[in-house]
Amino acid sequence: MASAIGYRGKNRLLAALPADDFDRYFSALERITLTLRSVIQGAAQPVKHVYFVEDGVSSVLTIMDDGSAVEVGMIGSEGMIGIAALLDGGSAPPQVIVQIPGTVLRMPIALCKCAFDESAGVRTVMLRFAADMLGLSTQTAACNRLHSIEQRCARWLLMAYDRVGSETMPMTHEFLAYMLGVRRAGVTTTAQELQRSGLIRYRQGQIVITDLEGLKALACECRRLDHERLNRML
Amino acid sequence: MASAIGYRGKNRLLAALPADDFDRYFSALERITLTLRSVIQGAAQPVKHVYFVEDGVSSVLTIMDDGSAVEVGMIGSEGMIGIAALLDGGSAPPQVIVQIPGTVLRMPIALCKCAFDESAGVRTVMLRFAADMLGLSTQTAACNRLHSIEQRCARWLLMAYDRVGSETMPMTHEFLAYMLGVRRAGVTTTAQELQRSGLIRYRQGQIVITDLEGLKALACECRRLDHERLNRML
DNA sequence: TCAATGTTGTACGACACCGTACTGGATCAT
DNA sequence: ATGATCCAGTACGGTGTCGTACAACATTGA
Repeated sequence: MASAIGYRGKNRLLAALPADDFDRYFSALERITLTLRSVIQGAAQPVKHVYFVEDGVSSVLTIMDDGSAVEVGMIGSEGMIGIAALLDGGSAPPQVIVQIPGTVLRMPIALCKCAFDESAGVRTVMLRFAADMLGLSTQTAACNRLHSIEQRCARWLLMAYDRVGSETMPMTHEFLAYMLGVRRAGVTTTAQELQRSGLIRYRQGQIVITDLEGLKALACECRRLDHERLNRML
Repeated sequence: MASAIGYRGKNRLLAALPADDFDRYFSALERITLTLRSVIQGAAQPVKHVYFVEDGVSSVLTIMDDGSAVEVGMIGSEGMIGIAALLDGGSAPPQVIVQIPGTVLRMPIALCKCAFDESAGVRTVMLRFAADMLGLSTQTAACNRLHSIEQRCARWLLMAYDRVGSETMPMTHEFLAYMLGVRRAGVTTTAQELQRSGLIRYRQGQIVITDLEGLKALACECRRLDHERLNRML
């Protein structure tokens, strides 16, 4: 038999797949560059693809009738976009939006579903990620109820950092407020405090983490649990 | 071949299984009666069983280091307890606690995992439920951030009602507060308003819904979405 | 270079909810 | 029956966040 080639890129799910499964099912992957704040999934459009993130970070949002929104999940190279559709084609897809630009590998969802159905190895990897997302969203549900803007803001920055590995990220107060489900003015006030404390620096549309440890100390325990989950995906 | 018998009880997951899959894999089910407020899963103990709910309601909680807690999922006869362990044995089990007493069918998790791995029919049913729980927890994450105690309180009562089919339920203000992640005094105030409005009645440790439609009108949209998800599980 | 647009700074009254604490009534166990 | 325990009623100062609004600054495009 031909020796398996497998996947050598950055996505942890694809990397965790048995090489021969990868060769057999994932040859149709197409590399796409995602631009800042573009919407991958959402609203009315049916979901046609799943996306394996190589670089950058995307957020999963729950949006209410009045347009208010809250982030309920964050996905970097440890995961994929479209896991819900993989589990159950009938559920409405949540909105997914690009936070930090990067590249993803895209494939038709039907093909991925087929690999998922046929290969136990594929299932193991993707179900682990599904459990991960479930854990993240339950943690976020509690965090949103129990922790302050400051704590959650610090958590958000660290979660993004943990996924992208860079202290600098493109992010406005406005958009961060949208993610956290709070007022933009609330984020501005909080960001000022963080900056005064020397934990971050920011200017128009960009935030830089300058004191990682200090930020960790300020963030709620939810960030630590997220970090442990992330490590478990390696 | 012998004709399949299948399952004729109230649990919707078991009922949705192909009859021959049920006969083959689910013969070891053991009926258990759960008592009010007992803890099914949680904390340190490893999870040994999965539970298919026939009657009653259980809640999934996220608990913080300081002991504060928030409900992140609710499970009635439409579902099962232990789905996370089924998806990924490595994740820490969340706490699950009995809200409304009832009976469940229990089986060793390893056996269920085996059925899940071997039968596509079993997977379809259980993954649909997993997607359901993911949807519920993401909705709850947003709800916890965006909606008032009154709205969430009404939502909670209706979610329990939708699962158990009874207007009367054993519940103290203290415990409801624990579920919603708010003060007990806050629930008392809210419950008083609901009672004055004629939507509920309550006395020591018991709440009765007296105006279903009125309560629906008061609850946030999250309850409607939960109701639609529930219907989809039939 | 100038206007348009996007981003951040700031202010202020309103209010939902918190933390805490104490009371009285209901229920339970012996 | 009677303590002990659980549950609900109530109060009050404190505060985190809201809603809104406007101004100042940075960036972009023509």
